[in-house]
Amino acid sequence: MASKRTTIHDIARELDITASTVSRALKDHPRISESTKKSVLAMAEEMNYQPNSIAAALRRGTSNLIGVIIPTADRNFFASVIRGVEEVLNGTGYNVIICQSNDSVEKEKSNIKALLEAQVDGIFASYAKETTSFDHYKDVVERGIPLILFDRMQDSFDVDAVGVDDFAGAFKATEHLIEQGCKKIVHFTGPDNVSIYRDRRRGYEEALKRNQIQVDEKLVLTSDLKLEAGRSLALDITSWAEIPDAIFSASDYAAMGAMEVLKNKGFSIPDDVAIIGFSNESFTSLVDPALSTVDQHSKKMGQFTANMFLDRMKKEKDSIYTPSKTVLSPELIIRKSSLRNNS
Amino acid sequence: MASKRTTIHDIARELDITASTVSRALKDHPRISESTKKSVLAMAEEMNYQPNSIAAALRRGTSNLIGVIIPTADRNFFASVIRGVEEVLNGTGYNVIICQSNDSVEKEKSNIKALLEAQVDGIFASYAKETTSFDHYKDVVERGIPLILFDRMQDSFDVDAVGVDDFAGAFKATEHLIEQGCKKIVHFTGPDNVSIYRDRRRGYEEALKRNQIQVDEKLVLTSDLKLEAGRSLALDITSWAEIPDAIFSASDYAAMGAMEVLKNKGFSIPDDVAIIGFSNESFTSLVDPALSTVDQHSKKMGQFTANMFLDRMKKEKDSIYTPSKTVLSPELIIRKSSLRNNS
DNA sequence: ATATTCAGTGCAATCGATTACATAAAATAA
DNA sequence: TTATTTTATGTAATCGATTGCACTGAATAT
Repeated sequence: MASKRTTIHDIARELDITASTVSRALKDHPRISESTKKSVLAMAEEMNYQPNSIAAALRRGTSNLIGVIIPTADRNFFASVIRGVEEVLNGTGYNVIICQSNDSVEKEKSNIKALLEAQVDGIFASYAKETTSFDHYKDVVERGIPLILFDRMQDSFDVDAVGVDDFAGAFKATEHLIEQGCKKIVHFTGPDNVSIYRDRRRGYEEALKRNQIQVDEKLVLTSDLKLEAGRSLALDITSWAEIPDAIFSASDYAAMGAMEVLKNKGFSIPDDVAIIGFSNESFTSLVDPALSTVDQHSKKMGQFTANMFLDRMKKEKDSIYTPSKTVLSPELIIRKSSLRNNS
Repeated sequence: MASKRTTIHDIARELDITASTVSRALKDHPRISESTKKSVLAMAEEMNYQPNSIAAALRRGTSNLIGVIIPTADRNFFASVIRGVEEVLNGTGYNVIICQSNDSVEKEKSNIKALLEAQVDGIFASYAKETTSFDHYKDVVERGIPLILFDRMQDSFDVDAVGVDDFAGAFKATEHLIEQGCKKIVHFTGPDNVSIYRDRRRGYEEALKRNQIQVDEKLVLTSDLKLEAGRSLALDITSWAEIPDAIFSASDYAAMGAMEVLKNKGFSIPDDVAIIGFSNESFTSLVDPALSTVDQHSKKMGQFTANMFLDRMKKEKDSIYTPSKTVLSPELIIRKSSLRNNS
């Protein structure tokens, strides 16, 4: 069955030339005569030749593989980043290996190990929520493998990164709620070690301050921001003496869970409680009322990441490399869940 | 910067032994003395040794890479299949390369080419909607690379496959609608060359027949089943003389689009029109009314696929390989969009 | 005491493609 | 015509890990 794969040596033998000539002919080397190229190409076709990129990778020391580490693939945001990455890399000869960390540091470490063993030419990563130490990432950099962090940024070591301006996004969202007449705005936030949540919180607080609204620690609720967390936080809220008039959630999922519970409890969205999420997950436009949210240009983020890598590959040789950070400006998407009639 | 990577030769030189001994020590070969293993391991650690799996792959002829081809990563179903695959493969030493075909045959072909060049040990694929000829897949099989198709099945060539019983799922869904008192049930179907859509349609028709309901060709509407298609089909429907009392859509997205339009047009869901989708996308439980659907055990499908591959790897040597097909039984998930009060 | 087994390593080929460095033949220059 | 350049190809080393075979010295058997 599994007929031995054809190699350049097989082609060479058949044409009575050497493997090096075949190799060059296949790569369209200028020093190879047209006639030889013709016959090599023809024979390759005839023998159903498939290059062994592993052999080439070993020799050249470059695998043409890019490792991408994401917390989970079943989030629209990450899937979309990957689309962006693939669009750019498509046709450049690079292939993408995707690893999921499930937001676990251990899994993240083993992903990195696997990618390094696979000799990837670069790693794009959005680190796990659990991650607090970046030693395993520093390791990548020290090995000379280009590393680009996306989405979640950090300051503890200097590295290429692409993210959105979470501060600005949160600021816009909060200010929008204030414009709608909301005064008591709850904020759902995530683990403190994740920069995006810190930044969103800062944006939220800054918007309040700028509008002369007292920042109240008790209105900032921390959770894992999943659907279920949103539900239980909302349930808590319904037992408060004074119900807040808005929720700005750092995640669409938590916003969704909260909306579900509040609706069931008889609150009107947005008139009793206006809600706005973050990420523009695909379901946000489908639910009723449609959920306002902040779009992070996920696809564009993927494209930027990939382009940053390609740029670096070009420069690598001559210039000294300096890490750079790119920050995309997020877009506020206003839908029914935060649009009040009265305002 | 990029300090040369440590190889087994470096370790060998350091310990004044040969690379072969190092290699064996690292692989815990029984013929290597405990003391040598100890020192090799220690030195590997000290020198920050990272195995080069590309070199090993070339020598052994096996890359420990699995290629997975999916139409798109930003569909819950496929993301979930991948989770299942990874869960099983996790710890077996296999890594997963994910390629997206965007439902295009050309992209699918180039994906396969890239995976073959990367010397993957196996390919799991859900073929593109566009795909009608399977020559590029046959090619994979002829090269002796294990190929397992998942989700979308076909009969034109015999190959390992894991899918759900689309017929049964559709049958259950349709029968449920009939039980709810629906008589005029529209079916949204997809391209005829995709087996899952054919099977779902057969299930739909069979359920009607068994319940003495005339099958009406005009009630079967073909589209690409995207959100937008659902919207425009629903718009069409609202202009019909007699509005149907139910829609069974082969896709949650189209069902969602239709629900949106019908709600806006003032129809009550489910009392005027009951709706049921297919796939249990994550948004289905979030919308209002929650969308009934058919769950395809996506994660389990991924697990089955991966296990089928592992099994085959074990057997490969001795026995002759016979393709097998596994069919999972889908689960009907009844939510508000199809639950009538009157029944 | 000699023969046999075995534990522990080393030697060298190998996987397939690439590439620096020859080399031979043809073309051009002097 | 001889020298020089150019064209087209061959030679052989290389990437790093693996592995069949060979080898040495020690342990065990006869």
